Amino acid sequence: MNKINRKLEYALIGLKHMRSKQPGELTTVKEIAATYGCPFEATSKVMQSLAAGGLVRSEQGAHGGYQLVRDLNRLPLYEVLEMVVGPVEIAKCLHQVDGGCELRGSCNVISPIENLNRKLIEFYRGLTVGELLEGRGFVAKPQSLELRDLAAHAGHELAAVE
Amino acid sequence: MNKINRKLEYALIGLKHMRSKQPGELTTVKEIAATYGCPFEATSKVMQSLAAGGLVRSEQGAHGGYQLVRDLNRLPLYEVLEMVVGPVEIAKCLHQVDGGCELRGSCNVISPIENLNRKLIEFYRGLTVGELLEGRGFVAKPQSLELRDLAAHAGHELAAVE
DNA sequence: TTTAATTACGACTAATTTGGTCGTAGTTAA
DNA sequence: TTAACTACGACCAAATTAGTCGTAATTAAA
Ligand code: SF4
Ligand code: SF4
Repeated sequence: MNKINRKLEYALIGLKHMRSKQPGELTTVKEIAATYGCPFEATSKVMQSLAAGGLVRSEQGAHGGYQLVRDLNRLPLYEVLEMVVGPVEIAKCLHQVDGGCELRGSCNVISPIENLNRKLIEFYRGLTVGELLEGRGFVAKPQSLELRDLAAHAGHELAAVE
Repeated sequence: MNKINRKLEYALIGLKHMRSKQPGELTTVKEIAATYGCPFEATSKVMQSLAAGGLVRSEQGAHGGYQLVRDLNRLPLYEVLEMVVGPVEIAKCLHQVDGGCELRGSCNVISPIENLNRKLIEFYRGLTVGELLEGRGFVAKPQSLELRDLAAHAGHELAAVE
């Protein structure tokens, strides 16, 4: 439940791998697939999406490969999501390319859903890939105490933070 | 892509419907299904999950039904999610009850994924159902979690602009 | 005490989405 | 020419999600 798309994982795996390369140094899909065990073709497609999105540059032919062309610290996760799985549209009635939802017209939560969609996009836009990749462990946020209170009030434990 | 679970929508539909009832007034699944066109059985199951989670109380038998027993303004969306689709675990390696992920061991993004998982949970915990349901159009400046919590602790309700 | 309206719930099927593979073509250095 | 790559559409397989069915339990009212 609540799983993210596998493509996003392959994208992050590749991005993290490429991040440690010298500028100009290329990375092949074969290399990524061999190093991390992810399926070649699937990973290849993901890299192609990233290339289409301008996040990486591809060089074809023998000794070809990919290289990062953007600063991951300034790259919102939302953009990666968009490149590999498309825009965040959490319900059928938002952008009804496929006919939309049959409940539309009687539905009472369209606005709330639009609301949530917008907030989620905000969330993903406010989170950089660099931040995600290097942040090991817990980052103390000014929100922590309040969250703790809220969670406690709701009768939940806070997840243990390493 | 990026769709949320349909169960969550049915939950929100039901919750929003019940919110306008008087205390003690019951709502039947039949009523919800008829009003909004959602499938009876599916909606029924969702309501049962909400009842199991203590969000609503059920009354059985003829003239039975459900009623809200918690203040939606203090209810993090995360709890509803948990009740209807289980805990937020965005990747297979986070809850290895089902064997986990085959990439584990060679994977270089486990920490980042754990990170994202935690941030998403924070996001859903910091968003109340009331907040979500109220805003029809745009909320110009979403009130910060800190302020909301201060208000809650001070015993004030959120301004329910309807 | 019967009936009708309701919740409760497990098992099942259908539909959709996701994940992964294959085949083939294009590009380029050696 | 060949080998090592990227590019990409079509396809198949697996997993998840969505919805249905059958049946039981509960309760108010006839
Ligand atoms: S919000 Fe209402 S109309 Fe839009 S998809 Fe969900 S149920 Fe259908
Ligand atoms: S983070 Fe790595 S190990 Fe965990 S599920 Fe994703 S790919 Fe598998």
